[in-house]
Amino acid sequence: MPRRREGRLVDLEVDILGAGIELQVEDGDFYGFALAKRIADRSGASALTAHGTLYKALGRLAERGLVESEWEDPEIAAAEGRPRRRLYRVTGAGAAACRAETELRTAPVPSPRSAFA
Amino acid sequence: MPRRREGRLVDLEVDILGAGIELQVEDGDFYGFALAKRIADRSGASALTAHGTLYKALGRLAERGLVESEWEDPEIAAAEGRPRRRLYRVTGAGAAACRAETELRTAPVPSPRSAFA
DNA sequence: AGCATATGGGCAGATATCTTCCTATAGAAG
DNA sequence: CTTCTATAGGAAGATATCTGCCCATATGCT
Repeated sequence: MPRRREGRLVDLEVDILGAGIELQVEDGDFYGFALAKRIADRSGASALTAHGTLYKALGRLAERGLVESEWEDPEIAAAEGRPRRRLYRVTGAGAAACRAETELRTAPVPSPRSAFA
Repeated sequence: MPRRREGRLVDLEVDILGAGIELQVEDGDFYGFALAKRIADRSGASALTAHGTLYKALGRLAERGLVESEWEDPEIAAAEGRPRRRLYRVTGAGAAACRAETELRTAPVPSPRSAFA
């Protein structure tokens, strides 16, 4: 992919913010693995078999302040007998960016050319 | 495999106790993953690709009291940024059983038939 | 219009442990 | 000596996160 256009989001990032918001209204926060499942469900197909892509995208969003994260208390993971999770929350800026991106896509400024189509 | 002969050890169990003893003189204890690597190194070949087998064998040895285990402090695993380990130690009984098994194998009682071979 | 390149995305694998399902066989029983 | 079966072992996958490598391409620039 090319240089990112300032302030825009790629498909996966939109999916993450969307699914993330869904999950966090249910549980208060969300984590990568659950997110992957949710996104896979939404997209119907079995997208995201490679989770590396997802975690990299989450990292990008974190750097931009669109999500924030903290490690789960290790004792909780231990008590539940599973690996530790990194808990994410979509920030206000993240929710806004998601809305903005969706608008830009659903109501795109038609290119001048289309007038002659 | 058949019913286990009372008090005997299968190959994998001998390997575990042997490699386990090696590792625990170095570090005081050992864990499944390190054990798998050590055993693979010893056997030259890439045995034990499926780790399930190893963990089951460790469970058997634990039930028989030949190894003892405890979970690593979750904070340590968290601090080192990796999954939590279950730490094992070969018990005195384990070391003895390993020696006994080895003897039974290296100096087998010859079957009566061999006198006529 | 066309080229260069930054960047996202997929694949693969490391780190750890455990479960479930299936298969093959060694030892017990007849 | 043959038949039965308990049990070990392998394959696969769930649970979580992260890193490195490589490739395709949309953008930005000329």
